[in-house]
Amino acid sequence: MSLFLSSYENRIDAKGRISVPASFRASLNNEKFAGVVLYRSFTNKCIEGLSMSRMEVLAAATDKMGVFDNTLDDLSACVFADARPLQFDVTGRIVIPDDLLKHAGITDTALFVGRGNSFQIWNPDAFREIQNKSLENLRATRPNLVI
Amino acid sequence: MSLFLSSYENRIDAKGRISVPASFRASLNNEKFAGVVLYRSFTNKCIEGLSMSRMEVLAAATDKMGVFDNTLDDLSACVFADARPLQFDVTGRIVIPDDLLKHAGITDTALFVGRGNSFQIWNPDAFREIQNKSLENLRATRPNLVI
DNA sequence: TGAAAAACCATAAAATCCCATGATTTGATT
DNA sequence: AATCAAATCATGGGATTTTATGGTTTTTCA
Repeated sequence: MSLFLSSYENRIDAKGRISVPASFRASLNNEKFAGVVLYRSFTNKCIEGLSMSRMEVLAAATDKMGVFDNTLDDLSACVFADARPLQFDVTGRIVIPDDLLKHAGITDTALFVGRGNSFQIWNPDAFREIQNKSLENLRATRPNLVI
Repeated sequence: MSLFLSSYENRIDAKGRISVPASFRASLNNEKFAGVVLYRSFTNKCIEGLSMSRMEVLAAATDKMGVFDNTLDDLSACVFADARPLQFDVTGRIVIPDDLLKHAGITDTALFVGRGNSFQIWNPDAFREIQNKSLENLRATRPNLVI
């Protein structure tokens, strides 16, 4: 699997459709499911996105926890129950459900933000604001990134 | 087998019929049994749902517990004995038995909730309530969710 | 024979498919 | 390096299909 990198700002048309950036689609082009899985981030005012195969890995992991495990409930309720599988149309567009858009405060324009193995979808202005804060944090803390 | 993802709110008609969400049916469309298996959840006020083949997997898993295990009796009594195989009609509807509906507090509207390899059927309001609680739990405990 | 269940038919709204277009990028050729 | 042709991409709109849901008729079976 290739990485989701860079950011792309695209528009939502009258039917609610939006193009997934071509480079993101390229990262997914040997997936069984030709599309993405989206769900509301529970930490940020944004939408989380990943591939179906990654979702399947998560499902397999929950199986190992035991079918009747209690801690499973919270995760299932917030991830599987919330996750929307969205198939690309011929031109690589998806329709993001209204509740997801609302959660992220997105109206007519959305920013696809690469995160390596996953990506996020933001209201462009909201992301720039967060990004500035992150920059300040990094400057202040000077984290030690060990590779 | 594909995953059960997202949530769908459907109505129960005068004859007790309700549409199983198309995307759930799609997850089942290469199953031998064209339908679902339902039983009363013993952890929540809801109905548990899965495919027939997954039920077989569950049966196989109980075999590993040993034939004379006590918990096996309990499981048999509450899962296998309670399980109802329900076949789809032509348009993908099922009739959920009354005792299951009663157990979940469902009257005219039901929420199909994806859980990855299985799903649940809830009273919509009841689910939203526990989903909010789950969200709070996740935020508080910050589980190590590596997706 | 009468009630319940199953099969059949109909429909409006929503989702999806299909085709078109202008802008931009890429690539080739000189 | 410059120019032109071809491909790619984001975006737009009409046509078609799917889906959830309702009602009617037929079958089953007690």
